[in-house]
Parts: sequence; structure tokens; C-alpha cells
Amino acid sequence: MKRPTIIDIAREVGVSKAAVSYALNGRAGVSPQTRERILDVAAAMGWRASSAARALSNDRAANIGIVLARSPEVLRTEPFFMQMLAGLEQTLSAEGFSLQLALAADTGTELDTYRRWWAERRVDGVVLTDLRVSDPRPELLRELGTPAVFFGTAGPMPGIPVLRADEDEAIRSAITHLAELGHRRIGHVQGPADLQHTVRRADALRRAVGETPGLSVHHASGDYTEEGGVRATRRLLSAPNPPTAVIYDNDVMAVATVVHAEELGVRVPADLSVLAWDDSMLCQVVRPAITAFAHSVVVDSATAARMLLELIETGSADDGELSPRKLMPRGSTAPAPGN
Amino acid sequence: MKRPTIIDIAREVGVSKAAVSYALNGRAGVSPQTRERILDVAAAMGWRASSAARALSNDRAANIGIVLARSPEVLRTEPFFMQMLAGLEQTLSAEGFSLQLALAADTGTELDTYRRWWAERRVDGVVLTDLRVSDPRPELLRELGTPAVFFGTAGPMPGIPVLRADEDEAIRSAITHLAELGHRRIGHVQGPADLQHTVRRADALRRAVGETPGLSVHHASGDYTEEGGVRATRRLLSAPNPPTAVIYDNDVMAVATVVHAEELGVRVPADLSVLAWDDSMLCQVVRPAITAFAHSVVVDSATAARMLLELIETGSADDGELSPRKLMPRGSTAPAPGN
DNA sequence: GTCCATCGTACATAGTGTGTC
DNA sequence: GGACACACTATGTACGATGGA
Repeated sequence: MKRPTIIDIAREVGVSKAAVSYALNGRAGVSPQTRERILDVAAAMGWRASSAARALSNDRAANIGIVLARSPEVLRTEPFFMQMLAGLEQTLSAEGFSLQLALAADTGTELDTYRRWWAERRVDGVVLTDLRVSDPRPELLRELGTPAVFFGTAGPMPGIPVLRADEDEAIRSAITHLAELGHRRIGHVQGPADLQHTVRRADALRRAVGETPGLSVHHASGDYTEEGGVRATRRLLSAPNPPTAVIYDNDVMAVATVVHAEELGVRVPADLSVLAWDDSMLCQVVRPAITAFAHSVVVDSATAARMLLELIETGSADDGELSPRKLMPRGSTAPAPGN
Repeated sequence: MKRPTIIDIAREVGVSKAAVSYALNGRAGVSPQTRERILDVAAAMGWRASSAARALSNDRAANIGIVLARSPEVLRTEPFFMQMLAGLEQTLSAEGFSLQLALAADTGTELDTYRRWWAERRVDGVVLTDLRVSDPRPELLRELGTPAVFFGTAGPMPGIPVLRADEDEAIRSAITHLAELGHRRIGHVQGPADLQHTVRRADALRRAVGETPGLSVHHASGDYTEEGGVRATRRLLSAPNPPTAVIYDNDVMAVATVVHAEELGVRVPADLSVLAWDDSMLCQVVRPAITAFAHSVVVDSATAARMLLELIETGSADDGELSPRKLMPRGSTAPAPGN
């Protein structure tokens, strides 16, 4: 039951292992007949190159890494990460690469994981997501020389190709949707303050609102959890002139508002329209169902994987654009009170 | 920026690379003073063992693999898999192991992945889940000699330690709960027919129902999706004497029934009680919230990882038991009509 | 002669530059 | 010049041998 090596093949065929290596790698230096015999024997033996030996000899692990840096609690409820893994794995396995996965509770652990992976030559590159405000990861990876691509909201990053989202476009369609329904005061329950897309989304929202006279936007901080969403919503609603529509930075917080509407003292959508940034089954099963932005994480992360492979292969890769988000109007958004 | 090797350390300290290897691995054969000097220099140089070289020399990849064999659609909606990954990774990283992840659309691809991983010496073992009715995986892995543990519902498996669920206990508590509410005719919407736990759960249900005179159980096949759940429920309800309570093999199908109750022509829980086998946020946010079985997938899969590491280390590991499921009574179960 | 520290070297596997018939 | 073999590369581990106390 021993796993065969090229030496076993060489012995069986009666040639040197160099000949076997040349034949298996499609290089010149073996006659067609010999090549064919070698390939036959290799196939019959079920030979596969040892990833360790290959990595050692040509400095390629054929493995790329991703670290999920969210609490298990958030990972559990957000389908985003599983879709991302699916998309990455799809591209990688088609190209003969594997996917190395780690979780990290804090930034220190995450940085250590990159350092360790790279020092151990365990991965050829990594995929980053969720850029943080003053994020130490790009600098570390540049310093290490680890190929990396960024997936999500981010500005240009020297040395690190970015697959970027055009938040403005999506935000504008949300504002248009709400404005057409007569909403003037719009709330925004944000994600964690240390995430770049929290900041950029708030900026985009302000820009979009600024384009339409008479609109205003009011922000409150959430943390992607149910409780955080409810707390932030309560804060918005307790203002003298509360918003009549609220945009949530994820599905869980939007769902929390619909579920706890009664204790919040509002009816959805009669008093308050609710709009979620991420679509998911959660948005679809609550009542009223939640108007949300859908986007194809699987497709986008497959693209990110392709960018990373190109970067590893050629040393550079161009930035890209995420597929646009699409607004899915559902029951949670309705005309503003008094319209 | 060149990566240091033990040879660099040996040169710097002025000893042989064997001495360095012994010192770094905490083995006997070097004097305390030499050991200390070596460790200092290694730390100063930022040395980490090349995983490839180590794997090559001692036949250990320090990596374990898992293949998720569900459609992306199901993976997306079921939090089970993400929790499992979290649990596995937690144990593995603590022991210096990494996690290799693949998805497979069909059994052929899954088997190929195991073959490839093993032949490439990419993993030291694998974790299996979702045993199928006539499952080719245990035989293949035995044949390859790949260490494997099984996580979930399964009988004893020669050569493969199993972390087994005691379905009977949980099923019995569900039946007791429903019987106390006055239900006599109980429906069961099953998962895919080719999964072992679908079969075993149905058996356990029949056994439990047999223990209480006057109860009967009626099965219908679902496929873990919303549409499948609704179809199966419609079939059960169209019988001459329809059930007054239905147990669903996962959360998605139970949620689908609650969400589509009106078109199914029933009120939940007035006409029909609903009980889900898997708990999740979905069960908690729909109205009525769904009575469900909670269990700690993270804890259980961490245990499975520990079993696998023991198997790899020592060549054998004992079977284990999953932590018991706990019934979470919520609004979707109520007294049977006429009680 | 024993014990310990240390060294030399073979080994794990695949890839590749140079030499030979 | 085509078709091959040999020897060496990558890095870390482990066994047997050697030297000194």
C-alpha cells in the first residue's frame, strides 16, 4: 500500500528517474515511446507528485491561505464566509491548488498565522478581506513578500491587487428607492467602526444623500449582532425627529429590527422601512421580508482567486471590480408615513 | 530577506546541522549551553521549519483535510458546516496542524480528492461527515491507509473511529414533548434518502413511537431545501388523517413550513406543531419561533479533531459520543387541536 | 570502558544542469 | 544531436560513528 514515487516508476520502466521526471513534466529529453511507457506505468501505479518534495524542490506549495478573522458567533450566522470559501475553492481546485484555512480571534493571531505560513513555505499567497482602518496586514505581507490580493472595499494598495466594490452605485440606488417612497430622514446602522467598509459606506451614503436636496442621514454604530442592531436602532428612534427608513450594514441587524419591532415601538414597514446591505435566507423568511442588496459572493471570490494565481504566476495582477449589487425590493420598505 | 535554514544557523553558531536540529526539537544530544546559543541565533534569524522539508523527511504534513460534499446552495444556508470548520480548526491550530479544505459536487470528485491528497502526502488524515447509505468512502480510505474519523450518525466502522450521536435519546425527548401536548399522529419530513442519518433517524422515530401506544408516525422525503420541505409537508397534510405535528430533519425545511403556512392551509401552531432537528438563527427569527434541537457543533467537531490527531499519533483511537442534543421549546409547538 | 556531546552522512522526493554514448 | 544517466539542488530528520573526559 506504499505510495509510489518516481523511483518506483523508473525501476519498473527501466530508466533513470530523470527520464521519468522529464516525461511526467512534458519536457524534451525522452523519446516518444519511452515517454508513453512512463506515463502508462505512472497512471497504472496511481502516481501523484509528493506535494512536499515538489514544494521543496521548486518553491511552490500549490496552496493558498485564508484567515477568517471574525468571532465564531458572527461566522456562524453570516453565510458570506461560506460562500467566499466556495468561490475560492472552485477556482483553486480547477488549477491544482489547495485551500488552507485558519481562524483568528484577534489581529495578533492573524498576523502570526501569515508569518508562520510564509516562513514554513506552506502557502504561495493569501486572500485578504475586511480591510480595517489602519490595517497592519498589507504592510506585513509586503514586508514578507507574500503575494496577496484584497477582496472587498478598499482603496488602491501598492503591491496588492484589489478586487474592489463600487459602493457608490449601490448606495445611490438604495437612496433613490427610499426617496421615491417619500423618505427624507434616513438612518444608517453601521458595522464595526474598525472596518474600512463601514467608514467608506457611511461616506458614500453622505455623498448620495447630498445629491438629493431635502434628504438627511443619521448614523449609529452596530456590531453585526442582533443585540447591537437593536441597540443602535433604539438610539436612532429616540431622536427628536427619528428616521423613517434605516439602512443596515448587514442582514442580521436588519432582521433583528424586524423581529423586535414591537419592543422598539414601531411597525415595519408602516412606521419604519428597513433595508439590509447583505441579502440572505434570513431576509427572505422573516415577515415582512427584508429589502436587501444581493451580490454573488461565489462568483466574486472565484475572481479573487484567479487574480491571486495570476499574481503568483506572473508577479503582477490588475485590480478588478466586484460584480454590482442588486437591490431586491421586498415587504420591509414602503411609503414613508404620511405619504 | 532570504529565508534562514538550519544550515545558516549551524554556520553562525559553528556547529553541525544535526546539533541544530536536536536543539530546535528539544531532543537530547546537545549541551545546555550549545542548545541555548542555537535557540538564540534561531530566534534572532526568525527561523521556522520549512513545512515541505519536514513533511518530506518525517512523512508528516501537519495538515488534515476535510471535503464538504453538499451543493453550494445548501452550504450557504446551513450554519452547521461553518461551525464544524471552526471547531476543527480550533483543535488543530492548537496542536500545530493546519486545515485543508475542499468542496465536492459529487462523490466521484470527493473520492478523487482523497486519493489526490493522500498520494501527494498533502494531509495526514481526514474528517468524514454525512455517512451515505452505501458509502464508498470508508472502503477507499481503508484501502489507501488514510487515517480518518467519522463525525455524526453512523454504526461502528472497522478501522475508522466514530464520534457518534445518540439519536434515540433525542428523538425520545421530542416524542415525549409532542405526546404531552396531546399529539397522536406525528409527521416526519426527512432529509435526502441517501444519507445514513436520514434512515437511522426514521428508525429511531419508529422505535420511540412504538413505545407509546396510540401514536403513529408518517414519513415524507425532503431534500433540506425550502421547496422540498414545502412539497413534503403538502404531501403529509393531504392524507385522510393528517398529522398534527411534524418533525423536520433540518431547520430550513421547518422554517419553510412556518413561512408558507398560509398557502399550506394551516396555522402554526394552532393546527400544526413544527419541530426542527437543527437549531439556528433561522429558527429563532421566524414567527412563531421554532422548537428545535440545539447541539454544540463547535465542541463536537473539536473532539473529532482530537480523535483524528490521536489516531495519527498512536495508530488507534476510541469511538466517542457527541454531546447530547437539547430540546429548545419555542412557539411552534402547542397542544394538539382539540386538546 | 562508559558516557556524553557532537559530527558526518544517508534519507525522504522531485526537478534540473551537465556529461556521455 | 537525440536520448538518456549522473549528480546535485531544495531542507530537516535520524542513525551510526568519533572524540574527549
